[in-house]
Amino acid sequence: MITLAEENYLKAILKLSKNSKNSVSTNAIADELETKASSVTDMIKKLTDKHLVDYVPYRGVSLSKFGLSKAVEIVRKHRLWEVFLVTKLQFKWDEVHCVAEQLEHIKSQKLVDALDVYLGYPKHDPHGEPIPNKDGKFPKSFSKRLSELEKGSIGQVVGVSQDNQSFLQYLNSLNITLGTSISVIQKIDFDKSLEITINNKSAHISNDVARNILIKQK
Amino acid sequence: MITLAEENYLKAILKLSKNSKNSVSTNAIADELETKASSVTDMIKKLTDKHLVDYVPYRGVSLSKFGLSKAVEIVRKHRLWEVFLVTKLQFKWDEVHCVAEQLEHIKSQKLVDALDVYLGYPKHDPHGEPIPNKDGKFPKSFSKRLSELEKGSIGQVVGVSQDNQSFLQYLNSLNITLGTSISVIQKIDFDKSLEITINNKSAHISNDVARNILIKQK
DNA sequence: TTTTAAATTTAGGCAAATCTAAAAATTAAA
DNA sequence: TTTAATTTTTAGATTTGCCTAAATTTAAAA
Repeated sequence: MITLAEENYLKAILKLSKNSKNSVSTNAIADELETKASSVTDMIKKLTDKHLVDYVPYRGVSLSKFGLSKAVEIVRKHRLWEVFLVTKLQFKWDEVHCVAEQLEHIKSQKLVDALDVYLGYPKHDPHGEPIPNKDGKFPKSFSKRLSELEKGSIGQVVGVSQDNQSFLQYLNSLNITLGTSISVIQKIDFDKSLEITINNKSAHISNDVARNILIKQK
Repeated sequence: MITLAEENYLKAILKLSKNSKNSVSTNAIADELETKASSVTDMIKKLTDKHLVDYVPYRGVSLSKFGLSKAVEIVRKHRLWEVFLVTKLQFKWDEVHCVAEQLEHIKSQKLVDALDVYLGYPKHDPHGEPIPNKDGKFPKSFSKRLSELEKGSIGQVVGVSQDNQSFLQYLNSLNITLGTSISVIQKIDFDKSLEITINNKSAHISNDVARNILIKQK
């Protein structure tokens, strides 16, 4: 049995290894989970004993095949529940994260499968993030990050790669949501920030924001 | 914050105090939760510190007003989730209990309220048990226990007062479900068991079973 | 290459929730 | 009413997941 704390570690390691590809550092996990490095070391040993991660002391940790499949399952549950909350219970996209954070730990294969059927096998969550299928496969995506677009190009928002509330509320305030058309007016070399227009209104956003907006180019 | 373990204690105390009215004994709670009496004593002290129960050492424990409202909230969540599982995800009535046991601990007032709206403010769960409303009020019920019916009387099953799987599966095997018509043919004085007919087929059930079947008399 | 800084691990502790075994209180029986 | 049986509580340990502080290892700088 994988405990709740262990599941959260698996999820954190998965998230961090997407960014940095290779093995993940103790400190990075500690930051992600807002805990201390020593606690991370403790937990990594437990995960190693359960064959969920591969670990070389001082060299970092990575998910084992088994650990990866478990982590992906959790992501699947998280995102399916987010779809449920938005499409059935009328939650807003910036309200779902913390409830889904709890729901993702419910243990019942039958429940996940039934939910998937009930929601019509959604491919993306309310933030546009891909939902892995029963076998752990992610749907292919053809999106780019807004930060990668050339000056002058136009695209449609198909997702975000952050689901924290303050980020989503900031997007709301800019009138950016799924489907919004954005054109890149200017790219500022100095700080990689962007001048953009959203429904003919212009705005200036940081690279940090642009990097987390996923775009399908026209 | 009330922990998961504490919530389970509150629920157990509520359940036991419905049967026995007065305060609940340490041993009874230990039995209900399949734990040891000493663990119960420990936890009761914590619940007392949090003003969730009233406790007199050696004399038993009862829910405080605050504890009762928390316990009822948990029951509300449990039963709403059961309705969701059966009406939306096509679970059978004997499959929902253990998943609802997990879902009842999800903390989000907005979620419970939205679920209630989404399900159409149901008054009873799939076992016929009453669902308290937002204010903790239970809907009135006019049902009797099957064991209380006179010889010769006829009634319809409107609920059960046990939701453990083996009981429900036994009822399934007798073709008893919500709405089933049952007539009492004979009451055996010796062991309080009953001869009944279900759809013209006769069966013999123990008092223990009959006591847990709720009937609306015709 | 030696020294310094940063990252990581170890050691020792703490709180929650559980356990066993022993002591104390209550209830039932003789 | 005294004794015996039962119930309940206390004492002392254990496990999980976390902490701080100190030691160790690795990486960076002089």
